[in-house]
Amino acid sequence: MKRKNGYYTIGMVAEILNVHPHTLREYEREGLIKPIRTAGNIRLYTDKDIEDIKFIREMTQELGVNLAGVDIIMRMKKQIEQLHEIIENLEKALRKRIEEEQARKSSLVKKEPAHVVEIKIERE
DNA sequence: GTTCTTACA
DNA sequence: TGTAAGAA
Repeated sequence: MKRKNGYYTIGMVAEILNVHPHTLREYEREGLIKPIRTAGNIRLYTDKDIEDIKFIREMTQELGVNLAGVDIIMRMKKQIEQLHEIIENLEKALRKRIEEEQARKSSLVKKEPAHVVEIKIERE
């Protein structure tokens, strides 16, 4: 069986991962994966879906986590990824501000002091 | 022939 | 989880 347009049918995925199509449908029913559908309601799986399914199998078979637990863990993973993005952006913004502040301070130091001129006033 | 849904052991 | 029936 070969991949078409980057998508796999449920039969292809089942063969690749050695699981029953029913199991894959069950994962979807539990909200763990969301393969897109064709106009004819046929499930189409991406490479990312396959990676997710591998992760699900690893959690359930090797660690004994049930599907509800895997669902929570996958949600947490996504949240952590989003938090990493936020932290990264904050770091960039903070570094930029610090740089600007330092540039401002150094420019003040470099300014030449104003010349003081002594003026003599002669009286009668 | 493949996939979908639903159901049952 | 595995298997099966009936429809699409």
